[in-house]
Amino acid sequence: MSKATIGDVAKAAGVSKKTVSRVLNNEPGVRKETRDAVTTAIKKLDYIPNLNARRLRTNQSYLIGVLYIDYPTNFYGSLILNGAIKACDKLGYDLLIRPFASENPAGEIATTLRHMVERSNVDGFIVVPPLCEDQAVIAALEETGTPIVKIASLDDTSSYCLHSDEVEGAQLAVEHLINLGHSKIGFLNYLVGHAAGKWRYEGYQQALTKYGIEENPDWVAQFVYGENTLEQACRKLLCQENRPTAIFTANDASAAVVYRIASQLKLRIPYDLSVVGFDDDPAALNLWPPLTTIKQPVAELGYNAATILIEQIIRHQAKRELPLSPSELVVRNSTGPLLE
Amino acid sequence: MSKATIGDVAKAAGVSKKTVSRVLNNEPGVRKETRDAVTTAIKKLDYIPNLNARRLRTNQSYLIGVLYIDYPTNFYGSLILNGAIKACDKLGYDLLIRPFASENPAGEIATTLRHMVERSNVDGFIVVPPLCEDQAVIAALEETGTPIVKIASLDDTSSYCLHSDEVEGAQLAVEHLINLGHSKIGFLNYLVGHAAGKWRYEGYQQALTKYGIEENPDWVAQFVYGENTLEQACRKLLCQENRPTAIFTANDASAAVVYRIASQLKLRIPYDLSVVGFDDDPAALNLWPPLTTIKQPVAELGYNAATILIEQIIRHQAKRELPLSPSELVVRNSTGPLLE
DNA sequence: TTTTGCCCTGAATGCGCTTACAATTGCTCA
DNA sequence: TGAGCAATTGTAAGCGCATTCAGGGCAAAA
Repeated sequence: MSKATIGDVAKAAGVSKKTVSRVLNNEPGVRKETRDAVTTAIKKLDYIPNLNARRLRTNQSYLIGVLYIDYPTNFYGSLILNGAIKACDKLGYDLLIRPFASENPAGEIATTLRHMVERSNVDGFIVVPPLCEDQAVIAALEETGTPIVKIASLDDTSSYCLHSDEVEGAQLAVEHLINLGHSKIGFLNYLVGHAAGKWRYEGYQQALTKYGIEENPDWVAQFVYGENTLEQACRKLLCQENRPTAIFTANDASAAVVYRIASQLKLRIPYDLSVVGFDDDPAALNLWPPLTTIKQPVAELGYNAATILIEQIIRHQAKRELPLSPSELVVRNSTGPLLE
Repeated sequence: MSKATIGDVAKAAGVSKKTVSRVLNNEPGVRKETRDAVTTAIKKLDYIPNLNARRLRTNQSYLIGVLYIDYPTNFYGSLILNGAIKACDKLGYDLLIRPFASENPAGEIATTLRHMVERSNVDGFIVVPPLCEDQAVIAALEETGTPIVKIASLDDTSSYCLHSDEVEGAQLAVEHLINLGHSKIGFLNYLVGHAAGKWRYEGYQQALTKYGIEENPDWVAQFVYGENTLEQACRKLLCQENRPTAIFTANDASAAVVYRIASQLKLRIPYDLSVVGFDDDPAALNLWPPLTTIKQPVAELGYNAATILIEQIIRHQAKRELPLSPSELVVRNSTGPLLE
């Protein structure tokens, strides 16, 4: 029964409404005894502040929008969501999600965003890749004047950006292969245009450099357009005379294609070919043998994004360090020692 | 600039605030000319009603909660979401999502739900399977007195329930196999406990009956506990002397296991074994050969659920028929004619 | 004692909207 | 022509909160 109002609490505690309000909002200038009396009254009456009244008065919605492209199975986005929800719960906010179909024209997206700001009064946005690389969307967003936090974006000039250490993650993957004895290591990148693709390629290169292995352009394939080019890229890597003995793919979805092509070429994983993916995508759970991959703290990223958006950008509170777990190598059965 | 208030519009149109309000809310009793004048003024001033003021005044939040279990890759839930969002856009509502981890105790869920009702003032809930079969959750939900719509639930006694024609979908799948010449058709059900599992099994049986084929209990495997029992069930089907020549699985995830076991047993799909899945799960896109499966109008279900919840249950408007597309057979390459 | 200043508290106001209810208009019909 | 009624429009109040500003209390300084 959330029927009690702030006035009832005030009466029960023998103070004014304003004092109750001060206690509720953790404002200073209330004696401890007074504060305790108010707290007791709140508990006794089961009082819950009326969010809608507060919304009207403060002209805030206590709502955060999350924008993402709704790929058939966007586990990345849903992890971000889970983390962001946890943060919102803690800070008294709610989440308004807004998935866009990948073929949505930027103009339509802009209209929707304006709508979210003007009608739902969203206080801020979290933008998930690859949407955060879309200049038109970001421009539309900035035009609304609403604070935003981008996740894993290359362009961190105009707004707050968060990302995990993708370079390190990729290094981890490649070093794992090197430690198994591989030196002919291929790279299959399907994320060109994403910040992630760039960073993961960097990690690949840095790992090679670290161990004094020279990058062989024949073993690197990066493609963008259409599904079948991914397959072609994969064939290019595997059908050459001097083929790599191990392949690092920029995401688990590409690893699935590697599995398929390898099987067609009668290459057994991991005996003839080791494969490391990236993302720890649950969709890869169907793969056999189970895929060795890199797992990132995506939910934490969502948590941090929401926290920073609310605490620092909306409420202008002091910055504080938010922890972020390192990327992690998940060794399963798709990688094995180099056999001679 | 959503700075204009209802008073500004009233002044511009030369009427009272109340009349503007009437126009906004589509209330009767306004002459057409007056209505037009108001509409014009609204357009001219770029007026957008302040949702928070309306919320306070009407004691509604215009927020719908969507509850679902957050499996690693819950494409079903996200399709529901997409449909529901579309409906909400149309009706002026917003969606508050609430994914639960599958291991969440019902008590915690109940607390969260109460919180959603008391703090966020959610006007209604959409409950996605398998959460809608959880008695404790439904009880907690009903205790809050908030309207709910369940999707694909067996228990439609206490609240509104929606579902697609799962029985027909399953029939479609099995008939497809029969038409290809198969009569030794296995059924692998991993959804026991879900309404879906029950219905899909019914469809399997009805299709067999329709073509005068007797059900062979050795070819039916239904399991619930733990991952490996699924594998065992699958082995049971495929390792027997007189094994089925085709298998219908109650979802695409199980089909992936069939693929794996078949490959281990050197059974080639579709030559030695035809496989039909159910759901058109995008995670199955990795499977090779591409999986023949049943596609259901899940997004429509979400759309209808939100529409019914808002129009009929919350606003008590008159019922109207909402269209729902039939289930659809998607033929790909995992099914082929019976070879002798 | 009075004064100064600070900390704490309270009364009054209004955010923008909807809702009862009151008032007006326009029309019909005797 | 004016009563009578329905259709249309207006008025005033207040939803529950935060905010402004004025006031009361108390300690240290004069």
